Amino acid sequence: MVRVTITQVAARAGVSVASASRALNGLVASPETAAKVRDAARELGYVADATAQSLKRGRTLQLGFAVADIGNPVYVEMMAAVEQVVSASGYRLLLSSTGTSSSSVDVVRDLGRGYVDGLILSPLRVTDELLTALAAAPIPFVVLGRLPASADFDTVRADSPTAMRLVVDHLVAQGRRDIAFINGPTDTTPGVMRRDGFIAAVDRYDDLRTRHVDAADFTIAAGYDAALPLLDRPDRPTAVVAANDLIGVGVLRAAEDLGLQVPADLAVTGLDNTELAEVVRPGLTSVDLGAKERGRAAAEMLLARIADDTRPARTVTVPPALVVRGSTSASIPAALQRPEPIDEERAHG
Amino acid sequence: MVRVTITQVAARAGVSVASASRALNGLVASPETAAKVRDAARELGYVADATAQSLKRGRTLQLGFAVADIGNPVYVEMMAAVEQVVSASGYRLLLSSTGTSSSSVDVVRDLGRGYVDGLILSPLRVTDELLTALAAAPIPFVVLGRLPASADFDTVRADSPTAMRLVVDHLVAQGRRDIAFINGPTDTTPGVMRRDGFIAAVDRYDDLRTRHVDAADFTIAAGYDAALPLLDRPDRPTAVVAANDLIGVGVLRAAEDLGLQVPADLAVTGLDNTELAEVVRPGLTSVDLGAKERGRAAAEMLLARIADDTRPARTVTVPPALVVRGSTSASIPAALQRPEPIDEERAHG
DNA sequence: GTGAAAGCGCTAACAT
DNA sequence: ATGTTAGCGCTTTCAC
Repeated sequence: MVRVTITQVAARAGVSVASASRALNGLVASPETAAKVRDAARELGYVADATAQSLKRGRTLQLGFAVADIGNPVYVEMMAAVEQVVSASGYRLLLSSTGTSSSSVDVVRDLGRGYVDGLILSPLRVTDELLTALAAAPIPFVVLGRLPASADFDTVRADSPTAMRLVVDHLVAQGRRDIAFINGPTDTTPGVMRRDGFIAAVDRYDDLRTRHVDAADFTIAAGYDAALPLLDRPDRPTAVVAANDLIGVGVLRAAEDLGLQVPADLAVTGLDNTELAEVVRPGLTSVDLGAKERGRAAAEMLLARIADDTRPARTVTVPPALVVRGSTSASIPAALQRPEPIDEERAHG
Repeated sequence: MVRVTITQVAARAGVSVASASRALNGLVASPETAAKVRDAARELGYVADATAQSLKRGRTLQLGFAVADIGNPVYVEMMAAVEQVVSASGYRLLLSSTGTSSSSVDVVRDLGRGYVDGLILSPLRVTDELLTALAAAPIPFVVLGRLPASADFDTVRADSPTAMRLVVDHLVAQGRRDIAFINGPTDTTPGVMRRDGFIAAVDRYDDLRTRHVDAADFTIAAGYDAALPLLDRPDRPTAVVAANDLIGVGVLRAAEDLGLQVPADLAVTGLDNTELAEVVRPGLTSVDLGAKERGRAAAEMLLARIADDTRPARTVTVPPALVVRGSTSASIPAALQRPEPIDEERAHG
């Protein structure tokens, strides 16, 4: 198929390209001209070239979403929410996976190339290098995740301290006094936030025994490996707080392999409230950190920033919600542990 | 930050924009000029504008990935594989979610706007309208999924018939003779392919009893709802073949709620071999349809097509692999297959 | 090897 | 309301 330009449309309609452009964009044009141009465009199968429009208009109608780990269910949920808002606003979504922290900086640097009008960035680690790059970013952006107080950027974040308080209070209410925290890598922002949150949460009690283990990664396998030695000893804890659901499932598996009954012998909690928490048995008590809400909020914030780049930087914090399942509470009836009735978001795509 | 153009770089280097362009792109240039230009670019923080380059070069270095349901773990896996290949080849990945079949057509039509150099499309339903739009597509594309034989397009697909044979043979080998198939919606391509595959697979035996149920959707909830009435009766089947893992997990939940032991009372299989199959208890026997391989193959095929648009259309079929877990085989160690019973007595003791 | 100039396809002044 | 013209920022002939 041959590419048809506005020049050809104009020629066929017998008007100038300017008139053709105006007619096609619904600007001033006599009804007569408008009709001729519309017909010519239709007959020729004309569609405006996006690149040329972008160059001329100075905006691409593209937004970027840079995320450390596509594949992590939490990011997938965010991405889906972002995509929805973005496409509903007439923008296209550009995805980039930034495995390492340095490539995250690369993404920000690349912003100068002008292929997106804005960026949502969810960095695993916030380095000074990244902050510097962001401060110099030539286009609007929103950061998903915690930033140092000194960084005055648009941000959407979860509330780890509250999440950890919810979890710890719940476990204490269930009579647990010996609580281990299995964290992911502490050189990541979530790792630090969740650790600090846990410490602050347990510090409000003075009759708790606590211990800390770092899993090698925020994965099931790493959670399993970290839990096994912790649980395979006489003085094992009576509860484990996992830094995310994947680690939590690893803990459940380790308990299973050691013949421990959950929750009788051991209570386990996760974080993120992914579908995984709903699906495993016993169901994994978890805290919903509002991935979907964060994605939506970030996308809307970015659009608002694009519309008005003078507004002061904002930070939105999405409140967490505890979801109790069988891994901490034997009183949850089996019937409540089955899948949520429906997920309409997905059904309607 | 102000946008710096090649004109400014050229001015600073004391050369023409043409020379600057050549130097920056590693074309002919005296070492002297090259150095001056490079220095000027660095000092000014110059990065070439992607839109202008695209317009001039006639290619955007962007590829599209259009998928019906971001959020479905299978597509996420594909997407991650696609992203890897695409970004490694210097392209950016543009994501579009095409909930309905009609928006899938819209995506193809939009190809004429020229904001991508190629498209990977994974349509849930292949309509004539879509095929027509594809036939008229102005740029290269690859379809992920089965197409009618009449459509001579580049395609990557799974092998549902073989997958179903693997599953059925396995169940028969386990002594199951009464096998129910719980499908997703049959107005989708996967729905049709999996149904036909199942029928062909069981037709090779003449001592099987089979039945068919359609779940409302390829989801856990729909699988649960479809399984419940099927299993809650004296003449329930001894095995259920689910059309994907999500439905399979729904079946496991239904069996659990009805007090059926899996696999003793009922064998269950899924399809796709997502992480879910690994994580539930008992583990869900499933067939790996090679989502990652399909994503990678599709991306590579698209790049090859872009490089040479005269090559004949190809179809790559990724072979499936059976992964046996506790939901069909009692010989899988007990610790790995038994659901955790909710033991209320223990809660007191 | 280098510079002047054309032009990718489009929009937006600016005249008329 | 319409046409002419000047670019958006870049690459690439084409002369020299």
